[in-house]
Amino acid sequence: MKQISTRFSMAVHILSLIAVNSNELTGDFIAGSVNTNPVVIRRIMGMLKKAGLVEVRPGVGGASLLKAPEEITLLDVYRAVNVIKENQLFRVHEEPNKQCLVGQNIEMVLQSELNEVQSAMEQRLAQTTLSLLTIRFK
Amino acid sequence: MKQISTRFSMAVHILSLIAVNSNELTGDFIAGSVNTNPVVIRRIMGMLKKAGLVEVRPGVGGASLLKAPEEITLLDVYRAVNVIKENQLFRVHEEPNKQCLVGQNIEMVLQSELNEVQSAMEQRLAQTTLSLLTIRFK
DNA sequence: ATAGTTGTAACTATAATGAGTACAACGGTG
DNA sequence: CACCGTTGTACTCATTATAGTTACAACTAT
Repeated sequence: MKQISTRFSMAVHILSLIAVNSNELTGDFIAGSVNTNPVVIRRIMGMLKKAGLVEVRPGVGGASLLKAPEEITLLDVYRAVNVIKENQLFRVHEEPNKQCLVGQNIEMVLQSELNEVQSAMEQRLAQTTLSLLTIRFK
Repeated sequence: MKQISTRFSMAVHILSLIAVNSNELTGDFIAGSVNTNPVVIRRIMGMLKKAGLVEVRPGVGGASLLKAPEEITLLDVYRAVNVIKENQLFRVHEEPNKQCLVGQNIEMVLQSELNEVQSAMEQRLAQTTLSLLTIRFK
């Protein structure tokens, strides 16, 4: 059973840390909280940076959000860490037999349906913001 | 980028074949339409059988649906082939540092949110029946 | 200059997948 | 009953993404 990569949950963790604490966060400290290797954190930070969600001070350390926590949704994070590309959550088997009525049609019909399924999921992701999460920490 | 297994799309293909054609379908014929190895088909058929969706005649070959195509949803198929278990679409990183406010809370807060996301997706899957798919074959 | 960072490249172990071979068990048909 | 085509499984294998790791260059304040 394949699951969606922990890159996503780690990214949310990282952003929550930055949102909650002030900016004096080094990669090593974050790695300590997430409980993984600092390089894993740097890789994810790189993706978040490329997506325009965070800003990192190289050399000296420290990161800050480039958007308000109210404006960062789980969908933004999910897209940033490249978990799943557009319309590719489901993988459809390739090259069904075109000689066959079903083989001929299944690809397009099923794919269009699965796009809607993925879209339903992503819409739900878009409803949750970073601040909605961190507000629940106690 | 990990995607959901093609077992699922193959299973939908198999069920569509059974729904559209009458019952004289051998595993080898299905394998020809799906364009894969017959053993892959037999494995998936085994899962569909265990889920109570199809009936297979061992020895002689041939399979039939145990429910009407109007009553088989994509969610049924998805569950049958064990693509993703309940609340496990997303994998959350384990053992965050409990010393830290974020590490302490992230697991539960994020998981409950992700359960809702997965649920949104599954509800959409449940809306599409096998007959809604096959009716679009032309 | 130095120390403590970030940014990457390269390598590894692990796990799920999809394909494949082999063979036992089954069930009509001649 | 003997045969043949089928299903049911147990193994094996190559491929792929992941998460972790080591190593080191580049950067920045002191």
